[in-house]
Amino acid sequence: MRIATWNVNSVRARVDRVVDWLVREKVDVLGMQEIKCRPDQFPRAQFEAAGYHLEIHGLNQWNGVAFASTHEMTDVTTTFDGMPGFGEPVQPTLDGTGPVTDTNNLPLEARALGVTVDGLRLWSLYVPNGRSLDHDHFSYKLEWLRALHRNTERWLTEDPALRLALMGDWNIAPFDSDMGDPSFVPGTSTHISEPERSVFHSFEGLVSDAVRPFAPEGFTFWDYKQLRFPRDEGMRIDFIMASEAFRDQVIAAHIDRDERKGDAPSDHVPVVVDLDLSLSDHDDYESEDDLPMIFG
DNA sequence: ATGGCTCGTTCAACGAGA
Repeated sequence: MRIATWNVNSVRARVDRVVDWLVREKVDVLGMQEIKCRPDQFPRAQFEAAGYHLEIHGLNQWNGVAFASTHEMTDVTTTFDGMPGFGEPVQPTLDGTGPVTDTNNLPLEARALGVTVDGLRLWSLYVPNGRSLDHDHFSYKLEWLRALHRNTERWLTEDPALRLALMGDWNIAPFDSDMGDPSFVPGTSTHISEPERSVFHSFEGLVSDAVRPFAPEGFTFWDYKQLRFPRDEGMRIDFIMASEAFRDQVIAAHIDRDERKGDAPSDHVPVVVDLDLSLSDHDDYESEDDLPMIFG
Protein backbone atom coordinates (compact mmCIF):
# COMPACT_ATOMS: atom_id res chain seq x y z
CA MET A 1 0.00 0.00 0.00
CA ARG A 2 1.41 3.33 -1.08
CA ILE A 3 0.55 6.47 0.91
CA ALA A 4 1.74 10.00 0.14
CA THR A 5 1.47 13.60 1.21
CA TRP A 6 1.82 16.58 -1.12
CA ASN A 7 1.33 20.31 -0.74
CA VAL A 8 -0.03 20.87 -4.25
CA ASN A 9 -0.28 24.70 -4.11
CA SER A 10 -3.74 24.87 -5.74
CA VAL A 11 -5.35 21.65 -6.89
CA ARG A 12 -7.11 23.45 -9.74
CA ALA A 13 -3.83 24.77 -11.14
CA ARG A 14 -2.18 21.35 -10.70
CA VAL A 15 -4.87 18.74 -11.32
CA ASP A 16 -3.28 17.26 -14.45
CA ARG A 17 0.09 16.83 -12.79
CA VAL A 18 -1.38 15.45 -9.58
CA VAL A 19 -3.63 12.86 -11.22
CA ASP A 20 -0.92 11.85 -13.70
CA TRP A 21 1.44 11.30 -10.80
CA LEU A 22 -1.09 9.31 -8.77
CA VAL A 23 -1.72 6.94 -11.66
CA ARG A 24 1.91 6.66 -12.77
CA GLU A 25 3.18 6.01 -9.24
CA LYS A 26 0.24 3.76 -8.30
CA VAL A 27 -0.51 5.75 -5.16
CA ASP A 28 -3.35 4.36 -3.05
CA VAL A 29 -3.87 7.30 -0.70
CA LEU A 30 -2.77 10.92 -1.14
CA GLY A 31 -3.16 13.61 1.52
CA MET A 32 -3.09 17.02 -0.12
CA GLN A 33 -2.51 20.46 1.37
CA GLU A 34 -3.13 23.95 -0.01
CA ILE A 35 -5.90 22.87 -2.35
CA LYS A 36 -6.97 26.54 -2.31
CA CYS A 37 -10.63 25.92 -3.09
CA ARG A 38 -13.99 24.89 -1.68
CA PRO A 39 -15.38 21.38 -2.27
CA ASP A 40 -17.72 22.68 -4.99
CA GLN A 41 -14.69 24.06 -6.86
CA PHE A 42 -12.57 20.90 -6.55
CA PRO A 43 -11.78 19.16 -9.88
CA ARG A 44 -13.47 15.93 -8.82
CA ALA A 45 -14.03 14.42 -12.25
CA GLN A 46 -10.38 13.89 -13.09
CA PHE A 47 -9.66 12.14 -9.79
CA GLU A 48 -12.79 10.01 -10.00
CA ALA A 49 -12.07 9.00 -13.59
CA ALA A 50 -8.74 7.68 -12.34
CA GLY A 51 -10.50 5.62 -9.66
CA TYR A 52 -10.08 7.81 -6.58
CA HIS A 53 -12.59 8.63 -3.87
CA LEU A 54 -12.31 12.13 -2.43
CA GLU A 55 -12.69 13.81 0.93
CA ILE A 56 -12.31 17.58 0.75
CA HIS A 57 -12.10 20.29 3.41
CA GLY A 58 -11.79 23.78 1.96
CA LEU A 59 -13.46 27.00 3.04
CA ASN A 60 -12.10 29.60 0.60
CA GLN A 61 -9.04 30.36 -1.54
CA TRP A 62 -6.68 29.88 1.41
CA ASN A 63 -5.31 26.64 2.83
CA GLY A 64 -7.56 23.62 2.30
CA VAL A 65 -6.80 19.92 2.71
CA ALA A 66 -8.06 16.79 0.99
CA PHE A 67 -7.62 13.06 0.52
CA ALA A 68 -7.76 11.05 -2.66
CA SER A 69 -7.93 7.30 -2.06
CA THR A 70 -8.59 4.18 -4.07
CA HIS A 71 -9.74 2.56 -0.80
CA GLU A 72 -12.84 3.51 1.16
CA MET A 73 -12.41 6.32 3.68
CA THR A 74 -14.41 6.49 6.91
CA ASP A 75 -14.50 8.51 10.14
CA VAL A 76 -13.88 11.80 8.35
CA THR A 77 -13.10 14.71 10.68
CA THR A 78 -11.96 18.27 10.03
CA THR A 79 -10.91 19.38 13.51
CA PHE A 80 -9.19 18.12 16.63
CA ASP A 81 -9.97 19.18 20.21
CA GLY A 82 -8.66 22.61 21.09
CA MET A 83 -7.65 23.52 17.54
CA PRO A 84 -7.27 27.30 17.58
CA GLY A 85 -8.66 29.62 14.91
CA PHE A 86 -7.14 32.72 13.38
CA GLY A 87 -8.29 36.07 12.09
CA GLU A 88 -11.03 38.48 13.08
CA PRO A 89 -13.38 37.30 15.83
CA VAL A 90 -16.82 36.29 14.55
CA GLN A 91 -19.89 35.05 16.36
CA PRO A 92 -20.68 31.42 15.59
CA THR A 93 -24.18 30.88 14.26
CA LEU A 94 -26.50 28.48 16.06
CA ASP A 95 -27.77 26.95 12.82
CA GLY A 96 -24.24 25.99 11.78
CA THR A 97 -24.33 27.94 8.54
CA GLY A 98 -21.68 30.45 9.61
CA PRO A 99 -18.01 29.94 10.31
CA VAL A 100 -17.00 27.41 12.94
CA THR A 101 -15.02 29.14 15.67
CA ASP A 102 -12.78 28.35 18.60
CA THR A 103 -13.52 29.40 22.19
CA ASN A 104 -12.24 32.91 21.41
CA ASN A 105 -14.66 33.21 18.47
CA LEU A 106 -11.79 33.04 15.99
CA PRO A 107 -12.70 31.18 12.80
CA LEU A 108 -11.19 27.73 12.37
CA GLU A 109 -9.21 27.33 9.15
CA ALA A 110 -9.18 24.35 6.77
CA ARG A 111 -5.87 22.85 7.87
CA ALA A 112 -6.69 19.35 9.08
CA LEU A 113 -8.53 16.35 7.69
CA GLY A 114 -8.59 12.95 9.33
CA VAL A 115 -9.73 9.73 7.64
CA THR A 116 -9.51 6.02 8.36
CA VAL A 117 -8.36 3.77 5.52
CA ASP A 118 -7.87 0.02 5.98
CA GLY A 119 -7.59 0.57 9.72
CA LEU A 120 -4.94 3.25 9.28
CA ARG A 121 -5.72 6.62 10.87
CA LEU A 122 -4.38 9.27 8.50
CA TRP A 123 -4.31 13.05 8.85
CA SER A 124 -3.60 15.54 6.10
CA LEU A 125 -2.21 18.57 7.93
CA TYR A 126 -1.29 22.05 6.81
CA VAL A 127 0.47 23.63 9.78
CA PRO A 128 0.19 27.44 9.91
CA ASN A 129 3.18 29.20 8.37
CA GLY A 130 3.87 31.61 11.24
CA ARG A 131 4.78 34.50 8.88
CA SER A 132 7.32 36.07 11.27
CA LEU A 133 8.53 35.52 14.80
CA ASP A 134 6.64 38.53 16.15
CA HIS A 135 3.39 37.94 14.23
CA ASP A 136 0.10 36.70 15.72
CA HIS A 137 0.34 33.92 13.17
CA PHE A 138 3.46 32.61 14.91
CA SER A 139 1.78 32.10 18.29
CA TYR A 140 -1.15 30.60 16.38
CA LYS A 141 1.26 28.13 14.76
CA LEU A 142 2.69 27.06 18.11
CA GLU A 143 -0.72 26.73 19.79
CA TRP A 144 -2.09 24.79 16.81
CA LEU A 145 0.78 22.31 17.13
CA ARG A 146 0.41 22.06 20.92
CA ALA A 147 -3.27 21.22 20.50
CA LEU A 148 -2.36 18.61 17.90
CA HIS A 149 0.18 17.17 20.32
CA ARG A 150 -2.37 16.89 23.14
CA ASN A 151 -4.73 15.04 20.81
CA THR A 152 -2.00 12.74 19.52
CA GLU A 153 -1.11 11.85 23.09
CA ARG A 154 -4.74 11.01 23.84
CA TRP A 155 -5.27 8.97 20.67
CA LEU A 156 -2.24 6.83 21.39
CA THR A 157 -3.05 6.48 25.08
CA GLU A 158 -6.52 5.23 24.20
CA ASP A 159 -5.06 2.83 21.62
CA PRO A 160 -1.29 2.26 21.83
CA ALA A 161 -1.53 -0.05 18.80
CA LEU A 162 -3.13 2.65 16.65
CA ARG A 163 -1.56 2.87 13.21
CA LEU A 164 -1.50 6.67 13.01
CA ALA A 165 0.19 8.98 10.50
CA LEU A 166 0.29 12.77 10.84
CA MET A 167 1.30 13.73 7.36
CA GLY A 168 1.58 17.04 5.67
CA ASP A 169 3.30 20.37 5.48
CA TRP A 170 4.63 20.95 8.99
CA ASN A 171 6.25 24.28 8.06
CA ILE A 172 9.21 23.47 10.32
CA ALA A 173 12.73 22.40 9.36
CA PRO A 174 13.52 20.33 12.45
CA PHE A 175 17.26 19.87 11.89
CA ASP A 176 19.91 22.23 10.53
CA SER A 177 20.41 19.89 7.58
CA ASP A 178 16.73 20.40 6.68
CA MET A 179 17.30 24.11 5.94
CA GLY A 180 19.14 24.93 2.74
CA ASP A 181 17.53 28.25 1.91
CA PRO A 182 19.99 31.05 2.75
CA SER A 183 17.20 33.61 3.17
CA PHE A 184 16.22 31.83 6.41
CA VAL A 185 18.50 33.17 9.12
CA PRO A 186 18.88 31.61 12.57
CA GLY A 187 17.48 33.90 15.24
CA THR A 188 15.30 35.93 12.89
CA SER A 189 13.40 33.50 10.68
CA THR A 190 10.47 31.18 11.14
CA HIS A 191 10.72 27.42 10.44
CA ILE A 192 14.04 27.07 12.28
CA SER A 193 13.34 28.85 15.58
CA GLU A 194 13.80 27.14 18.91
CA PRO A 195 10.09 27.12 19.88
CA GLU A 196 9.07 25.62 16.53
CA ARG A 197 11.72 22.93 16.67
CA SER A 198 10.92 22.27 20.31
CA VAL A 199 7.24 21.63 19.62
CA PHE A 200 8.13 19.49 16.61
CA HIS A 201 10.51 17.35 18.65
CA SER A 202 7.93 17.03 21.43
CA PHE A 203 6.08 14.62 19.13
CA GLU A 204 8.97 12.15 19.32
CA GLY A 205 7.87 9.23 21.47
CA LEU A 206 4.34 9.53 20.12
CA VAL A 207 5.11 9.60 16.41
CA SER A 208 8.34 9.79 14.49
CA ASP A 209 9.49 10.38 10.95
CA ALA A 210 8.60 7.34 8.84
CA VAL A 211 10.52 8.61 5.80
CA ARG A 212 13.89 9.77 7.06
CA PRO A 213 15.22 6.26 7.81
CA PHE A 214 14.75 5.46 4.11
CA ALA A 215 15.57 8.95 2.78
CA PRO A 216 18.10 10.58 5.10
CA GLU A 217 18.89 13.37 2.65
CA GLY A 218 16.76 15.70 0.60
CA PHE A 219 14.44 18.65 0.67
CA THR A 220 10.68 18.68 0.05
CA PHE A 221 10.24 22.38 -0.85
CA TRP A 222 12.11 24.90 -2.94
CA ASP A 223 10.97 28.52 -3.22
CA TYR A 224 9.92 29.59 -6.72
CA LYS A 225 12.19 32.62 -6.47
CA GLN A 226 15.91 33.06 -6.96
CA LEU A 227 16.68 29.75 -8.66
CA ARG A 228 16.22 27.91 -5.40
CA PHE A 229 15.55 24.56 -7.11
CA PRO A 230 18.44 24.62 -9.61
CA ARG A 231 20.71 25.61 -6.74
CA ASP A 232 19.11 22.97 -4.48
CA GLU A 233 18.51 25.61 -1.82
CA GLY A 234 15.40 23.99 -0.41
CA MET A 235 13.87 22.97 2.87
CA ARG A 236 12.65 19.72 4.34
CA ILE A 237 9.31 20.65 5.89
CA ASP A 238 6.88 17.95 4.70
CA PHE A 239 6.74 14.89 6.92
CA ILE A 240 4.93 11.65 7.55
CA MET A 241 5.09 11.36 11.31
CA ALA A 242 3.85 7.91 12.25
CA SER A 243 3.16 5.83 15.33
CA GLU A 244 5.26 2.76 16.04
CA ALA A 245 2.49 0.40 14.89
CA PHE A 246 2.34 2.27 11.58
CA ARG A 247 6.11 2.32 11.15
CA ASP A 248 6.25 -1.42 11.76
CA GLN A 249 4.52 -1.87 8.42
CA VAL A 250 6.61 0.63 6.44
CA ILE A 251 8.89 -1.18 4.00
CA ALA A 252 10.11 1.79 1.93
CA ALA A 253 9.84 5.56 1.62
CA HIS A 254 11.07 8.32 -0.65
CA ILE A 255 10.83 11.99 -1.58
CA ASP A 256 9.79 12.43 -5.22
CA ARG A 257 12.17 15.27 -6.12
CA ASP A 258 11.41 14.95 -9.84
CA GLU A 259 7.96 16.46 -9.29
CA ARG A 260 9.61 19.85 -8.77
CA LYS A 261 10.75 19.72 -12.43
CA GLY A 262 8.92 20.44 -15.67
CA ASP A 263 5.95 22.66 -16.41
CA ALA A 264 4.12 24.43 -13.60
CA PRO A 265 5.29 22.38 -10.63
CA SER A 266 4.13 22.92 -7.09
CA ASP A 267 6.86 24.39 -4.89
CA HIS A 268 6.56 21.21 -2.77
CA VAL A 269 7.12 17.61 -3.89
CA PRO A 270 5.36 14.40 -2.80
CA VAL A 271 6.62 12.42 0.17
CA VAL A 272 5.80 8.71 -0.07
CA VAL A 273 5.71 5.65 2.20
CA ASP A 274 5.12 2.04 1.17
CA LEU A 275 3.46 -0.28 3.67
CA ASP A 276 3.04 -4.01 3.86
CA LEU A 277 -0.21 -4.36 5.78
CA SER A 278 0.36 -8.08 6.21
CA LEU A 279 3.40 -7.51 8.40
CA SER A 280 2.71 -8.58 11.96
CA ASP A 281 3.38 -6.39 14.94
CA HIS A 282 6.94 -5.43 15.63
CA ASP A 283 8.67 -8.21 17.53
CA ASP A 284 8.95 -7.52 21.19
CA TYR A 285 12.14 -9.30 22.18
CA GLU A 286 11.16 -9.76 25.80
CA SER A 287 7.87 -11.37 24.98
CA GLU A 288 9.55 -13.40 22.26
CA ASP A 289 11.90 -14.80 24.88
CA ASP A 290 9.08 -15.39 27.29
CA LEU A 291 6.65 -16.90 24.85
CA PRO A 292 7.89 -19.46 22.36
CA MET A 293 6.13 -19.25 19.04
CA ILE A 294 3.29 -21.65 18.61
CA PHE A 295 2.36 -22.81 15.15
CA GLY A 296 -1.24 -23.87 14.86
C1' DA B 1 17.47 47.91 0.94
C1' DT B 2 14.49 45.62 -2.20
C1' DG B 3 12.54 42.13 -4.99
C1' DG B 4 12.54 38.07 -6.52
C1' DC B 5 7.78 33.61 -8.21
C1' DT B 6 3.07 31.69 -8.11
C1' DC B 7 -1.85 31.48 -7.11
C1' DG B 8 -6.64 33.36 -6.29
C1' DT B 9 -9.51 37.13 -6.78
C1' DT B 10 -10.98 39.50 -10.44
C1' DC B 11 -8.80 43.07 -14.21
C1' DA B 12 -5.15 45.90 -10.50
C1' DA B 13 -2.94 45.27 -7.35
C1' DC B 14 -2.70 42.71 -3.13
C1' DG B 15 -2.57 38.97 0.41
C1' DA B 16 -0.39 34.78 1.31
C1' DG B 17 2.99 31.65 0.92
C1' DA B 18 8.04 29.95 3.15
